Formats: sequence, C-alpha cells, structure tokens
Amino acid sequence: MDLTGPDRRSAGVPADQATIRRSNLSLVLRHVSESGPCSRSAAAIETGLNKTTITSLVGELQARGLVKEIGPQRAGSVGRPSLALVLDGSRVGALGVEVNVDYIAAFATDLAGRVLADRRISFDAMGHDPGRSLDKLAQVIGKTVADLGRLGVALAGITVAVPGLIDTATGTVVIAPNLGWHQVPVADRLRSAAPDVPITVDNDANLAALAEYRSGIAMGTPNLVYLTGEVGVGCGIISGGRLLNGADGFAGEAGHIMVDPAGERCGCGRIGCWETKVGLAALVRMATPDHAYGVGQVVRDPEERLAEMEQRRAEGDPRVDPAIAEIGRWLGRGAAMLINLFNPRVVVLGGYFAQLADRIIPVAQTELNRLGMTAATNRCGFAASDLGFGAASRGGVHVVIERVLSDPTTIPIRTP
Amino acid sequence: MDLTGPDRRSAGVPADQATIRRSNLSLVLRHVSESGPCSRSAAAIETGLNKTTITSLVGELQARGLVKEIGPQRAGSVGRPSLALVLDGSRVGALGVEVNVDYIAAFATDLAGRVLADRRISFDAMGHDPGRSLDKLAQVIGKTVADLGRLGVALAGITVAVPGLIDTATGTVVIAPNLGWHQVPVADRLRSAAPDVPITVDNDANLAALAEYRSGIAMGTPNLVYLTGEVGVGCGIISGGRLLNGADGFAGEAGHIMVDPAGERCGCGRIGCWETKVGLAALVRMATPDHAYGVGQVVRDPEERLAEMEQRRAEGDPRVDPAIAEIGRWLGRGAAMLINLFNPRVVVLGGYFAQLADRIIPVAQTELNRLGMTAATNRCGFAASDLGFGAASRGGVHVVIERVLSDPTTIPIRTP
DNA sequence: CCTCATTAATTGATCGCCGAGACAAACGAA
DNA sequence: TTCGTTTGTCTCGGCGATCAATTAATGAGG
Repeated sequence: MDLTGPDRRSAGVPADQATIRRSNLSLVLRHVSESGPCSRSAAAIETGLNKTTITSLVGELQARGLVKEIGPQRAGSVGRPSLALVLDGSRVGALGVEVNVDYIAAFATDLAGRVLADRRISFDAMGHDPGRSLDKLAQVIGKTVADLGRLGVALAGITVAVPGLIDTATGTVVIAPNLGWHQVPVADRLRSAAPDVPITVDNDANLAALAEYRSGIAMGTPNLVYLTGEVGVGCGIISGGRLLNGADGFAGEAGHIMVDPAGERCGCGRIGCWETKVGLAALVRMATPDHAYGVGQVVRDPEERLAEMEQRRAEGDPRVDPAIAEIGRWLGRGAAMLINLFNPRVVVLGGYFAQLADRIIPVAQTELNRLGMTAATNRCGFAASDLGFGAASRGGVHVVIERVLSDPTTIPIRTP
Repeated sequence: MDLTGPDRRSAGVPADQATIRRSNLSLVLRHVSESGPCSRSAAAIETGLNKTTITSLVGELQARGLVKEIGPQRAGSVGRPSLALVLDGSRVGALGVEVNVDYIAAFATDLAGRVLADRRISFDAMGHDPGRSLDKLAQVIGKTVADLGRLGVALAGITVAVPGLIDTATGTVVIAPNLGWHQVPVADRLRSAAPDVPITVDNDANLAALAEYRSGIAMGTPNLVYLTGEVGVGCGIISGGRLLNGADGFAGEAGHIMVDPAGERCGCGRIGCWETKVGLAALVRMATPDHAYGVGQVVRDPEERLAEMEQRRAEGDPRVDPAIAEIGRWLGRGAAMLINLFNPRVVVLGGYFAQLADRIIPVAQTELNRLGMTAATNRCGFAASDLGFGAASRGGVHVVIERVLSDPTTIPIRTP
C-alpha cells in the first residue's frame, strides 16, 4: 500500500512482465516482513504463488540483500527441514530527519525496524535563514549517512519532515510559517549531502500519523486521527490506510476550525479557533498569573514552559489542574467533530497532549460522551502516543521502508 | 481507479500474465473512453503500449463488445487512413437504482453514458415493511432489465443507493433510519430479480458525490465535498479520487457536527447540530408562521413544503428571503470547517440547496470570506449540482461503469 | 496511369514471467 | 535399511509484450 504517491496500478502506465515481477517480489517481501520467519513452501501456500516461483523470487530478493536464510529449522517433525526466511536487516537502511522550530532530529533503522541511529540537536530555525538551516540539516544527514556507511548499510532513502505545506512532487516547502520558510527546494538542496539516495519531503504531522499507524500505539489501524499538542495544534489523518492530503496538501488543518463563535481572536486572524482552546499557549495562559508570558515566549521554549507548569503543580499551585481539565474538555469537543467527519477507530494524541495524557484523556472522553454518543464516537477512543518527539522522523523512516516493500527493485542487485 | 473496493494491486494477491492483460485492457479502454475516438497507432503512442500490443488488446475489447471501429477517417493527409476506435455503447449497460423515503428511482446508461432508462415512482417506504419495499424495488429492477434486454444490451451490474449505513462487502443495509430498515440483506434479496448480474449497495450521498465527480458539475475534480439539503443534511466526500468511508462507513456525518454551542436540541439528542441550522426543517421553521408545521410534516412532503415556500415568496411574504439568507450564512460557517479539514477544490450543493442555489451560494460565499480566508478556503468555491434528484442512481451507474473500465474481463466474450 | 513516400495495421520470432510436474535432498518412523 | 513425507530445484510449456519485417491503403508527383 503506497501511502504518499499515486497508485501505480491505476496510474495509466502500461503493465509488462517487469510489473508482475515487481508486484510479486513485493508480495513475498511483505509476507516475510509481516509474518516473521517462514519457509519457502509456507510462503508459497500463504501468498498463493507457486513454490517454484517463490524460489525464483526469493533468489532475487537475496541478491538484492533484502532477505536471508537462517539455518535449517530443527522442527522435529517428519520430512525435510525447512530453511526459514527472514528480512535481511543488515544491508538496507532508512533515514528520517525532522527540522522543527527548536531542534533537528535524525532517526534511522534497518528494514526490520532495528534502530541504527537516533540523534537530536537543538537548533533555532527562526534564528537562521533557510539556507543556513539547510546547511545544518545537510550536515546532520551527512554524519548519519557516514554512521550507516560504517555499519555497512546501504541507505535506501531519506525523508525530511517539515512543519509546513509541502509540494511532495518536487520536494519543495511551499510555506512553513514556524520556520520562516517560503518556497524552499529542500530536496534539491539536500541532494548533494547524499548523492544517489532518493529524498522525500512531507509534512511533520502527516509523517507522525504514519508512524503511529506503522509502529506506534495505533499500529495497523487504517483509520486514525493524529493530534499533536504544540504551541498550536497539528493534525494528520489516515483514512482507509492512506494519508489524506486534499487538493493542495492542506487537509487536516484542524487547529483552525471554529469551535467557539464567542471565543477569542486567533493568531490566524479568525475567531474561536480550536488552537486557542487547546494549544500549549492556551494552557500556559490559563494556568499562569496574568501576562507572565507572551505568546512569543511560549513559542520559543515550549518544553521549558511545560516543565515549569508541572513544577508549579508539584508545588501545589491550584491553577494547573483546572487548566489541564479545561484543555481536555475542549479537546473532547473538537474531537467529536473530527470523529463524526472521519470516523476513525482511534484518536492518537501526541506532543504535550501525550505528556499530560493521564489527566487529559479521561476528561476528553467524558466530554465526548456528554455531547451525545453517535455510531462513530462509541466505536472510537483516545490513545496517547508513546513515540515521543521522534514521531515525525520515525514516520519518515516508514515512508522509505514502505517504498522498498512495495518495490524491492529499487534496491540494486549486489555484485559480490 | 477503483472507488469503492480495495485496491487490487496492493491487495496481497499474486500477479500473473492475466493481471497484465487486465491492466492493459483497462488502460486502452479507459483511453478510448476518455480521449474520444482515436486510431490504434495514436492509442499506442498515447498509452505507451506497443502498436502490436494495441492491435491484440483492441481485438479482445471488440470481442467483448466494449469497443468498435467507425469507418476509415478521411483525414486528407498522406498515408493509410486510420480506423477510429470508439466505445461500443450498444452492447453493455449499467443500472443504478435508489430507494428513498418517498420514491424509488432507476437510471440506466450504456458505457458511453447515453441514457437507456430513467424511471421514478412515488413510494412510501415507511409505510411498508422492508420485505415489501424490496419486492417493489425488485419489480422496478425487473422492468428496467427487461427494457434493456429489448434494446439488446447486456447488463454489467446494478448499484443500489440507500440512505443509510451500508456494509458494502456483503451488500447489507446495517441501518437506514429514514426507511425504518435494520440489517436488511439487500443484495441477497435482489439477486433473483437479475440473476448473474453483480449487485452493489452503497450510501446515497456517497453515490451522489461520485456522480458529481464523474459526470456532474465537478467532473474530474478528485477532491470535493458534496452536501445535499434534505430534511437534514447529507454529505459525501471524495478525497484523492476516492470516496471516504472511515472505519465503519460513517465518515462524513456532517449533519451532526456542532456549529453552535448555544443552539437548539437536534433530533439526534445533541445540541447545535449543523442540521438544525441548514436542514429543510430549519428553513420551513424560520419562514413559516409559528408551529404551522411539525417536523413530521416536513419529513413527509419535503418537495411540497419547498414549493409552498417559493409560492409564498412570490406572493410577497417578507419572511422567506431572510430565512434563506440565514441558511446561507450557516452553510458558509459549516463549510468553512469542512474546507479546512478536507481541503476540497469545490463544495457541491445538491438537494434543496441546489434549487435555491442562486440565493444561497452568494451568502454562503460571503460568510466564508468574512470568517477569514485561509489557504484552503481561497482555493475552493461553491457550485450547485445540476443532476437533480437522480444524482444517487446516476452515481450507481458510474460505480458499474468504473468496474467495467478497470476490469474489462468482467464482460464475457460474445460468441457469434 | 504508374511509381514512390508515408502512415496504419498485422504477422512471425523472441524474451521474460508464472505454473505444472518430475526429481533430488533431507529428515522421521518402522 | 527402507519407506513415506516434506522441502526445494529443474525443465518445460503457456501466455503476454516487444521488435523487426510485411502487407495495406492513401496522396503527391512525373
């Protein structure tokens, strides 16, 4: 299942024998990936392919360094013992990097999901012009690629997560307000940092949603809504196993839906946006002596503000808990709309929502129920993300892995 | 592009030569369907297939009665004149039927979209038990199939539109409140009315959205939101060329999103649902002397109520126009949310919204702008549907045609 | 009128892929 | 040791797409 690009089968491209081969290589590789170790004949039965075809396909997958045999399985049963096939993690790796307001993160795994690299550095994107930021990003990528090279891993692709609107076809950031970026050709600029490695660029919330779908708390749930509490609110939607993009990539702008016609003015100029009710800025404002912080300060050091809030709560400040509860209530109200429109099986909460999940989720769930159960809401629940800050870069890794799984021929045949 | 079922290429099914053939037959048939008459060699260049492959594929499509040649084109240019290929409409037909609160409709076309049958009868579904209603439906289908038989057309499939929640895998209506249906196995029950013809069942608003996408005002726009004004509000969403279903088929329940926390109680038990602001019941209530009609009466004869409203306006009743304007304002407010969440290129208005479009759309557009332009809203506009009441059954026809276009081998080879 | 360049469509040979059945290999059971 | 069982490979045939060569149908020009 291709999550980001268009569907190749229906893309109006002629099919030939190579298409069959790709499709069946993908089928076998996916089966090995998802069903764990299995013999050739088991794979034949379970995929529906002929066993001689399996032999041929596995041979090619081995030549591409994607699958390997582990010694004969002493099964104790009658008959010739089988040679179990597993994903060959040692040869191919995937890299996801994320650039955000105050940090750059890189996360790499092999095909099987074993972590090969995980770095995070503080970086003030607003304090640098886009060119400088990209240089820094390229530097982080270069270091990580070098690490992977030392491990003998060939990099299959890089995905860059950016908090903004992306033209995924060209790998260009159309606009990223929080970074101060406008029309930045990220993929082109980073090409030299890792020649011959395909670079994809996508929205950070979308990639985080994908990470939840592929490896997080909602693994395998093809209908989910991901909400991340930052200074504002980010949102990514997976429906029918596909990321929702909309006509221009703006789909899921949940932070700016109007939830309170009598509410206050939002930074976007409109009234009563959800973000003004559940963003970290709202929490800080509600829980803090009047005007101790402007929005600017919250934006600059969100984690510091959050830690301070927890600190004050520990010291007995009576304003913190009610403020968190209020966040939970508004979260429930907004989620009610999303659930009725998208009918997800789960709403995954990330960012600061996840850090306060044990206090936010019960309130949000209660509010959701209070508003009246519908067919959609009573089949859907909240869940806290456990991926932490790496969600977007982890999602980037999955984009690369997905591409390899859906077209194994992108990995060249090694010539020993 | 398969709009309803899962994607065959990624469905975990082995690919073989028949898969190539199907895919390429589909490619050629689609090309002829979309690009109009063209020669074999033009088709070869435009599809990317080899000339000789085209010859073979066209031969098979002819044998299946899907494509035909029209005499040599006197082009006046040098060289051998080409034989233009066109869709052969005369052999294969598609049927969409709709059962609704007060009528049953049937609509049939050939592959090329020429109308072969179009009937609509009044029928009070609530006044009959589901079994009786299905008998009536079967009778309508039987008559239409007989008509098609007289025209020499082989029926490729039937799609049934029902206003309710459908389990599309089994063709069962899980629940249809307005019909009083619950767990009705529609497809199974209708099988005998047309043996050997595949029967699909789907939600009426979804099918109407599909009709707008395939043949209506929004033809070819793969990101659209369809809103139909009935007693309540129906909604169907097409995103990335696919119908949004959600985890249980409840996606797009736009009528019951909360737009006014201070609003009145909705029939669903909740407060401030959009439906209470823009449903036909709301219009009638606002424009009519207090309590002249209960909701029940509006439900029973919606068209009559609407006609009466227009009548009173013509007579100079000053309450009608402000009421319509108020509908427009709330339509704009709700649409703002949908546009920010789905990022469609157009919001298509059907049902009574379409009948009052010239007075509703300007107001809704103004309200949308007043709420503050966003990147999503200023790339999206309103449009009135021109399909009338037949939208759902027309959408059903497109489901069948789509299936034939994406797998021409479903039509048997005729043996003359 | 005849020839030639030009474009359209078909025929025959070849290649790649999957599938069926025969066959070799590696075990447990008797 | 022999037999039955299961695994994996080998060889061949069928099918679909492609390439090169051939046939068909026209307009232009002598």
